[in-house]
Amino acid sequence: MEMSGGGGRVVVELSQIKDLVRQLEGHLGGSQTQEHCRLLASQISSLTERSISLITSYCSLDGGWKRPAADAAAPSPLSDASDAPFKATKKRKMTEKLKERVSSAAGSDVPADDGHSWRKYGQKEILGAKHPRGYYRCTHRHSQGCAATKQVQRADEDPALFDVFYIGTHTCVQSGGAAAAAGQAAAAAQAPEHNPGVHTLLQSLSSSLTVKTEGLIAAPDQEAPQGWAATAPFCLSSTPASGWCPGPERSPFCAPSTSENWGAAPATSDSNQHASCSFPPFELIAGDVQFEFSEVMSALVDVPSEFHDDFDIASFFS
DNA sequence: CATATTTGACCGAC
DNA sequence: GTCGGTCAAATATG
Repeated sequence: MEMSGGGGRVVVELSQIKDLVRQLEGHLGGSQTQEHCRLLASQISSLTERSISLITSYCSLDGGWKRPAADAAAPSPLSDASDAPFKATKKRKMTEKLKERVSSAAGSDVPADDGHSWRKYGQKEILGAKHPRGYYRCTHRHSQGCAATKQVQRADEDPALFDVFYIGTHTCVQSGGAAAAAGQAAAAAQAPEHNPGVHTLLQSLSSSLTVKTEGLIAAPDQEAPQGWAATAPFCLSSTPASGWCPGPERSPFCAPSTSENWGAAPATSDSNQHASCSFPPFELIAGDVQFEFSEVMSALVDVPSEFHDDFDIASFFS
């Protein structure tokens, strides 16, 4: 497999993403049409997707990433998929998880709404964690047999942050919600210069985006599309290039819908702040490694181009 | 009343 | 036995 090649491509593509973000940023106060902004957003989306696919396939190459001590006590069941994806130890059904670190906005106790309707079905104290973990499943589990679940846990280090694990894919068709999100996205596009949501988006993408990987995917068949389709955790409201973000479905990065509860913490009034388009900082987990997107970005930009092909992405995380 | 949340019990994997 | 995930009855909320 193409280890260094993958890393190089990631570098290039992430750099492109950054450029696109800058362009989009520049257009916010400018005279560009919303079409142009959408196009840029679309490009950002597909590039990001591809980069993440590369990263995750890279991560799944076993040993490519360091293993933080954090997992020493409990080796991640998700990280060893390189040898046998669904091996004998059918431990907790080797599901793909995507971890996202969501900041609660403005000191709120609630992570931003991810656009789906969730119903809490449990909460557990987790060994070694300061805060309990909340278990959520899709509201349409019974009506539509949607199997998507998520787990929400307040970060130890920073109570303002939440770690959210998305497990499984939404098979439900959200009635009002998707339309609402589309409307919100459209609204955001219509008045970008007056829409803090768009700025939030951009800031998230270009600076506060936190990417973290850990034991994710390890798609048996090298490429990630399927793995990502199964989790499909984020897309930028634009049409996904490869169709992994199914139709009306929305992602954690899409605008929140109505007033769905969001988590263990009691809902406060801040949900309105994100009514347009909120892209909270997030992190990906795919191989027990975490890294700040902004760090990667700035570092990547500094990497001499002749370095790209040999670029060892793991060096960022050590 | 319907729907959502809480919380202890339960279960399977280690 | 412990632990993490889920179930389901009780409770809360609108």
